[in-house]
Amino acid sequence: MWQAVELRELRVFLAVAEELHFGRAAERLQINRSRVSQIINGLEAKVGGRLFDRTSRRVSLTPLGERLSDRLAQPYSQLEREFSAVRDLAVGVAGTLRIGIYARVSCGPHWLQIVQTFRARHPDCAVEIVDTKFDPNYLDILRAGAVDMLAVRLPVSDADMTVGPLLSREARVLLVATGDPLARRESVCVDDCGDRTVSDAPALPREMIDAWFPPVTPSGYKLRRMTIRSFEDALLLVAAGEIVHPTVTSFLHYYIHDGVVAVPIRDLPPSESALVWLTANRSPKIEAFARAAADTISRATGDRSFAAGRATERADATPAAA
Amino acid sequence: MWQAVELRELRVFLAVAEELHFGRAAERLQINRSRVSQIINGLEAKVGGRLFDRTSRRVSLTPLGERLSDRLAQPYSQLEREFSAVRDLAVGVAGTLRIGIYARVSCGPHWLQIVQTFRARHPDCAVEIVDTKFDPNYLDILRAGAVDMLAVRLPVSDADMTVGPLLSREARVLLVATGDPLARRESVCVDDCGDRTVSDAPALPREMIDAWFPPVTPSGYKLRRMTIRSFEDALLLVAAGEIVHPTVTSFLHYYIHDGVVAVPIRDLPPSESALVWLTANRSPKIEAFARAAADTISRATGDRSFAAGRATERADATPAAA
DNA sequence: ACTTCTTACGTCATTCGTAAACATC
DNA sequence: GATGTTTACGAATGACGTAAGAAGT
Repeated sequence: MWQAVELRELRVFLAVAEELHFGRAAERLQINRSRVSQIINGLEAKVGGRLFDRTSRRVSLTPLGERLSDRLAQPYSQLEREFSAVRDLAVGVAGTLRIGIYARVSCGPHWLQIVQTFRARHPDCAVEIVDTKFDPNYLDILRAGAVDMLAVRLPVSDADMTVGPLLSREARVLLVATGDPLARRESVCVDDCGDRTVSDAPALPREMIDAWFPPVTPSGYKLRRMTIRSFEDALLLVAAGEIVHPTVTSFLHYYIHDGVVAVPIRDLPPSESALVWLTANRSPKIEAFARAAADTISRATGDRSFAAGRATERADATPAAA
Repeated sequence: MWQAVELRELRVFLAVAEELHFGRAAERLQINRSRVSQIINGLEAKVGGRLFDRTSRRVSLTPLGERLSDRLAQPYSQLEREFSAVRDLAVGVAGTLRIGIYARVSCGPHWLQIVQTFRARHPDCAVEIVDTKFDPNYLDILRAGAVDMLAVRLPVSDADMTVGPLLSREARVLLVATGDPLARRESVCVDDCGDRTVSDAPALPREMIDAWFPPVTPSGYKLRRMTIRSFEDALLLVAAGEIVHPTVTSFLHYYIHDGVVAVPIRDLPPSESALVWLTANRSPKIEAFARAAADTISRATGDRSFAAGRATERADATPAAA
């Protein structure tokens, strides 16, 4: 009989048919360029005709390839969908997954995309997003079981917690009033805040606050601090020139306020946020969401070490061993 | 990410789900029993749960397996259908395939099934069945291009012809009148016809007639022969006691007549019929039909050497080399 | 000259069949 | 003990990546 088709070939074929570019398809499929070429050649041999007209400069579908891609795309995706639905069923990705977000910025720039990816992959599993309050024991909502995962700013060093995929890694900025002399600077350093009042979040664990902004400047100034009650509150005070507010670049994507300018802080390392969960609570649902996050971010940024690195290290490695 | 499913696994899974028997599934898929076991185990690992409840005595689908098979069967078969349709398009299995049949008996017992298999596999290719006439140069309709293939009794030794898959191999019988003393025999031999008139087909090549029934008996009798004009004609003459008619066992499945009895002939080898085509005319259409025949017959008889043997030897081996 | 697809080739993982073990009736 | 599934293991096939080649702009 003929040689049977395999899904591997269809995956590659459909990817190339979409991208019309062997290199991009290879990248998307996380395989080698030459492999794409080989697989397409093999598929063409099985079909018995060319599927792509290609020079080294341009790739296009032949009528045959067009037809194949038209007719195959739907049953193929149905097959994958049904299969992953059954896998979810077997493995327990259903019901509701509750995710706490500590602050909008800690969700990172791809949050929406991550949630959409998860929803598409696991239609039987609802996602519930819960805003959490400032709380020195903010991780307790995980321990109490009020949420399954938490999007939170690092560092998190509690021994009973697993730190999953990174959600963001952002440069630090200082929000200052437009009229502030610092507003005209290219960048500032922590010492520049020595004679100003710095915002202070209420009721957060010391560890996190100190990592966020040092309590004492490099030159030894002990900073004055003012507790804020909300980010809107902070913005008002900044605009009024009463405080400066250290944050990350994307902050101003979510909160808009006149009279406030962001100036890069050059002597603070980038700040990271990540998904965190109670190690003891590890479940297929949690793993699936962590995977969706890692995949989405690595695809969006093209950088694998960024998101997948930490996620696979800690979250994915263990189930394989079990 | 997870490990990707492959069609190989789905094929095996669906086969086992239908048969509910690893051994039969293996047979149907032409693979080893243990391979079925391994593949199912692998698939279960990928799914994350058992798909079959199985003891060494009984195999049944788990609810999970049931759902998987329900949901997957349709898109899977659609995938295969679309793919083979495109393959046909590429390779040229479309239009009309004309097949001549020399006599109903030479089509063999699975003819209908063969044609149905071909039609199912190649819906875009029409099949036209043509009855051919007795003719000493009966292969000329192939040479003239009036038909693409011919179902005909062997031997065929013309150098420009390819003998494809066998359609039948049947024991020889002699049709005699009910009243004939031979009718009461368990079996007869050629010599028993020495004092009778034997039917003779009109205008057939000597080679074929002699292979069909020897012109001279083993003991040296030269047989009297009477030319018949049709099989119905022959049956009438047999019933009337005027001739005896050598044929094959299945003859009486197609032609029914009172007063005629079939008695096995013990000293003639089984007679074979096969598909034949002009070697120079080899085409995807012809190959596809030959394959449909070989597959159908090997499946129906369970005997691979019977049909596939000769077909693959001659018809399938060459395209691979080309 | 540069980008992009293809071919050649070596390495490694998977697949497959044989044979023996194991389980169930 | 017969029937049927699983495990162990060695051989062969096929998958994959690297690096060099070819072809087009």
